[in-house]
Amino acid sequence: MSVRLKDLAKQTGYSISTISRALLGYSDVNPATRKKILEAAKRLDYYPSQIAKQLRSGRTRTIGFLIPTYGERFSDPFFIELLTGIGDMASLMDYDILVGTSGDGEKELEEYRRVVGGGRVEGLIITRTRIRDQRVSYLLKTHTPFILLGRVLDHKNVPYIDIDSRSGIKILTRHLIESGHRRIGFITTPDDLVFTKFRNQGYREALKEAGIPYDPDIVEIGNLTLESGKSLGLKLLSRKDRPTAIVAVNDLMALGTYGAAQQLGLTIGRDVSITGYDGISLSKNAHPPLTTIEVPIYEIGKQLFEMLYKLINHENLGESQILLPPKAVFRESVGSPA
Amino acid sequence: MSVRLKDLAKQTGYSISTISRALLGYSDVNPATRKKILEAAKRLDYYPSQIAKQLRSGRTRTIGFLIPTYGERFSDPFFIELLTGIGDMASLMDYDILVGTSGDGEKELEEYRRVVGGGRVEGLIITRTRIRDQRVSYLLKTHTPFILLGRVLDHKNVPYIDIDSRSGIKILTRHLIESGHRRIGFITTPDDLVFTKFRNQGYREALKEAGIPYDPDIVEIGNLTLESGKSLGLKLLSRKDRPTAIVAVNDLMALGTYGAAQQLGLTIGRDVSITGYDGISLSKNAHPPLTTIEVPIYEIGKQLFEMLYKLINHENLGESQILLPPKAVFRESVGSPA
DNA sequence: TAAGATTCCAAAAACGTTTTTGCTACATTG
DNA sequence: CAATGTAGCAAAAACGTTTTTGGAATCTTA
Repeated sequence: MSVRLKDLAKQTGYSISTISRALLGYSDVNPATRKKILEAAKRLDYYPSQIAKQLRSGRTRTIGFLIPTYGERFSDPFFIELLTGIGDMASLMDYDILVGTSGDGEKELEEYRRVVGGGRVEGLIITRTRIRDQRVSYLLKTHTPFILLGRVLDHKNVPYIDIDSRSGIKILTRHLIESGHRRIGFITTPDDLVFTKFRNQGYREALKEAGIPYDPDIVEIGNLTLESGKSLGLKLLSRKDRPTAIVAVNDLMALGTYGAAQQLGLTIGRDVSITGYDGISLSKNAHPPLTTIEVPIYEIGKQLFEMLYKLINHENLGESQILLPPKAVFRESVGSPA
Repeated sequence: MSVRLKDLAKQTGYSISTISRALLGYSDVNPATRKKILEAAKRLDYYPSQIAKQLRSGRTRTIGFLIPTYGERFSDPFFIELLTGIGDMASLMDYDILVGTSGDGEKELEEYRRVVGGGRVEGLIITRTRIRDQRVSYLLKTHTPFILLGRVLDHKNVPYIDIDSRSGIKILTRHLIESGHRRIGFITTPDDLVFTKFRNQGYREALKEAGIPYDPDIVEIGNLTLESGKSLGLKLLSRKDRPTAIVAVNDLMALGTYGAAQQLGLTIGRDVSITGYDGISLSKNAHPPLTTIEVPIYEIGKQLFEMLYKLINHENLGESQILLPPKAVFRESVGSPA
């Protein structure tokens, strides 16, 4: 068993309360006594029980982060970068992170209830916001602090960081149009995800402004993974009237489309142009480098934690809804059509 | 404030202990009373304080997982897959995961002391084991249950799961040799990492068995990232006596080398052959697909948790040191030299 | 009907802290 | 020298559970 205040009390002959106050540096303990106590603590390798501290103080110094395994986005490097960003900042502020995986539907909510209702966390960071997001409703109802990565549509005044992905996809699509493309495919996901909805809008708006009709035949719906991007890419690029360019809703699917194009013997940037979204490190090092929107996800992770910290500790949040402008990087995956 | 047993007691008129026993399903409470209590609990949205439970029971039902940010392996998809594997199994067994980022040196140990000494976790999963690993020594000293992903060399009898990466790299190198390569470069990392040490051995042994002298000039040392792979790949492939094949110590660096080769106008699989290690989903979908060792990291994550669970709960662990045979997948990134 | 058994519930202790309160011994002051 | 102040420590309460112990009321049995 580990050593507790009680043991230090026995060792030194002082009372538990004096030990505690000595360790915490209160002024009503004799410097000589404190020294003895500190030495004993060091000698016996005393570390205070975080659990007891938490119960007593009512503070857990822990935030929650549930990985939405629902919908398959396992191997997305995006998440680990985000998590390290959050973690590095949390560590700086002496906070811990409780991570879980959350299913979907009622099971998802149950997971949140257990963690939040059970008082294990002081706040949460929520990713992959959905159009009607039960998590947000629940957290609002229970007055639990949270920050979203991505917006929601059915509640105003909830704090978030998001990238204006409507504009982002619009810029990319427009870039394709300006490069001469008229037949531009789109690989996306079901639009219960908020960011998908915005990206879909961006795609359609860019087309509309250029006077190009929206053609549902060259819009495919997948699940954000490399594999999905590849199979949908194959589908699109095998058409006899295949598009000369493809906008993918994220980098992973774009890189999947790379695989499809290469399998079909098409040269990317010449036979077919491709764009992505996220700016994962692979996008830069793909061949050819991928035109995409660069999202500084590690930095965003840090900022998400900072905002949550302020919210939890009732500090002034400043801007609580941060919509970052997209940063497009134009690379060789886009060229003019033949 | 959230509703506690006390509140249920007030509401229903029963005592706290009866409420507790009713909720826990003990037999010495009248079915009618239990029903009333359960209803009240539901109505008032009662969720037990996990903290109090933990303090009382001495069990936290939480394991620790510290991401080693030291040494840059941020955007490695490997880690998020591992974490989801651990998380999914933990969720099944009603365990939570405390995630932190850990620096290096004394700071790293301090992080472990805080979490372990503070009694926040019942056990840990340790990744990226190092030759002389202070974490292992500490955990042994404090009798904290843990499972390693990867072996350590200075302690026998510590439980781990590892892949025999010496054999793995050996198979890949031999495959290159059998394809006709004699000049085979190696991109690796400093060998304080255990797995690097084994992989280095595998490389050298394969060369030796084929009677090829080890040439330090074509062995480069980096840091497991895509960028590092690219710059070292450039270095190797720009030599006038450039190797006809390159063994990279992980997929990310191999894919970085892809970028280098492509930048130099070399065709992979023809002008230069490349192998990786890990089998991340990108390896399959790269162009050309990468010859590598496939590591079922999600499954390993699940198994790691299972082992840790048994260790914590004093169940029979069975085999406590699991060395999985490498599973090589031979793909088009390897061809015969010109 | 008296004695023992059973049913249902409440009181209290314990987990390990922090904080409030108070006490004793000594020093300071007029 | 009596009154007041202060320094240094200890006792006890509290956070919210679970579990142990026990007690009153009812039921069973001879």
